[in-house]
Amino acid sequence: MAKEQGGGPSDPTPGHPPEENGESLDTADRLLQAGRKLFSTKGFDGTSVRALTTEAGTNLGAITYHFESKDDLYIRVLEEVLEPIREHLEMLKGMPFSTPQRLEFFIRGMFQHLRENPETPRFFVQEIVLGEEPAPPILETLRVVVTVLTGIIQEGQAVGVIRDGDPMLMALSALSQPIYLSLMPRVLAREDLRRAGLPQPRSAPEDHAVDFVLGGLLVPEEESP
Amino acid sequence: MAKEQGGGPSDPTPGHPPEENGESLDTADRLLQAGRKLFSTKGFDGTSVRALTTEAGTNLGAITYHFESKDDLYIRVLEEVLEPIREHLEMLKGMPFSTPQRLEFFIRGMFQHLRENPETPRFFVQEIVLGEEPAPPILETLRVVVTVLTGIIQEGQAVGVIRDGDPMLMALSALSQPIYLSLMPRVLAREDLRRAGLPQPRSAPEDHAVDFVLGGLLVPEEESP
DNA sequence: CATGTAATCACACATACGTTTGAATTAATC
DNA sequence: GATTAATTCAAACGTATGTGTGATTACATG
Repeated sequence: MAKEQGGGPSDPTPGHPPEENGESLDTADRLLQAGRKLFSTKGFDGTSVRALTTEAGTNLGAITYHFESKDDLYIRVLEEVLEPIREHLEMLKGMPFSTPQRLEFFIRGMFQHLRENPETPRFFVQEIVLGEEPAPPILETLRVVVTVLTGIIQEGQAVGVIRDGDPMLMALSALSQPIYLSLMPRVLAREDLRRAGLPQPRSAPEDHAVDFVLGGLLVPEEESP
Repeated sequence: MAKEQGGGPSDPTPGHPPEENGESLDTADRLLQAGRKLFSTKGFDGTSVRALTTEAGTNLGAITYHFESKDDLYIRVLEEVLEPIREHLEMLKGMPFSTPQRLEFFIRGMFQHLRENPETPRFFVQEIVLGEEPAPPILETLRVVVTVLTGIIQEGQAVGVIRDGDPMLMALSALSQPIYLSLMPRVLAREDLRRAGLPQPRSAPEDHAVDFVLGGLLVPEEESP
C-alpha cells in the first residue's frame, strides 16, 4: 500500500488551484460532497461505500485511501457541516445588541445557514435520535449553542425583558424552531397531503419563528396606563 | 411452508388469555416489542433481523412467518406506536374547552404519551429525515394532528385570543415542543456535557412548553388602564 | 389415539457489505 | 528520461444481510 501512516494523503502542496466547484473537485472533496448528500438523506447505515464512491464518480477503494474508513469520512462530513454554526455564534457574541436583537439575530442566522446547508438539520436529528450517543462534533456544537443561548437569556432575565423560567429549556425552545421549521414544511407540502386538504404555510417560516420565539420568551409589553 | 396466504397466522381464537406483559407474550408480540426498542434507537437499516429475533428470544425465521417481511414488521410497529396520538386528538375535538385550554390539553397529552412511549419521537424524526418519503402511518398522523391544531388556532384567531399569523406554522411550532423537548434534555444531561459546565434544566419540560407555546401564540393580556 | 394445522427450528441461499490487496497509472523530482 | 511517490483501479476477502426451505415439534379437534 503506497500510503504514509500519518493519516490522510499528505498535504496537497503541489499546485492545486483553489478548486472551482462543480466538476473539477479532487477525489477527497467529491467524496465529502457525496457524503453530505447521501449520509444526510439516507443515514449512515443506509449509505453504502459503493453508493458513495459511485456518487463521487470514483473507485470503490477511494474512501479507505483518502480517509481511513467509512466512519472517518462520516465524521469529517459532520465536522464540515457544523463548522459554520460555531462561526455564527462567535459573531453573535461580539455584537452590541439588545437581548431581543440577539435572539432575532441568532434565529435568522440559523435559518440562513440551514437554507444554504439543508443537510445540517438532518445530520443533527439523526445524531440525536440514533445510536448510543451523538458523535463528538454534534455534542460540542450543542454545548456551545446552548451555552451561548442560555447566557443571552439569563442576561435578558436580569434586565427584566425575558420572562421567568428555566433558561436552559428556553434556549432549547429557541433552537428548536430553526431546526424543526426548516424540516417540516417540505414534508407537509407533499402532493397527497395538499390534496387531502391540509392547510399550507403562507408565510416565511423564518419570520414566524422570530415572532413565536420572542412571544414565548419576552415579557409582554404593558399598555401605557 | 405451513402458512395460509391471507396474511399473518390466523386469529388466535383458541384460548389465549389477554396476555400479561413481561415474559409470557406470544412470539408476534415479542417481535413487535423488540421492533419498538431496536428500530427506534438504531433505525431501520441499523437493525438486523437477527438482532430482532435474538431480542425477542425466538428463531431467525419468526419475522418472515408472523409478518411478511422486516419491512412489514416495521410498518406494524409504526402503526402501533402512532395509534394513541390519534385517539388523544379525538378526545380533544369533543371537549368544550377554550382555545388556550385546548392548546394546553394538547401539549400535556402529547408529553404524557411521549413519556409513556419514548420511542414515538424517535420514529417520528427518523421518518421525517430519512428516505424518500415518510411511511404512510406517519403522514396520516401528521395530517390529522396538523389539521386539528390548525383548526384550533384559526378558531382562536377568530375570537381574538390568538395573534395574527400563519395558522399552519403556528400549529407546527406547537407540535415541535413536545417532540423536541422530550428528546433533547436526555442528551444534554450527559455526564461529559455537565462536567463541561453546561447548565442543566431545573424545571419540567412539560410546564415550560405550555408557557412557551401559549406565550408565542396568545394575544398578550393588556394591563387594566 | 389419530389427524391436521399452527408454530418453531436449524440451516442453506444469494446478495450486499466494508475493507484489503497488489498491480496499473499518473505526476512530480532529479 | 529514470526514479520515486501519490493516486486510481479491478478484483477478491471474509462477514453480515434478508429471506426461503423443509423437517420437527406443539396442540387442538375428530
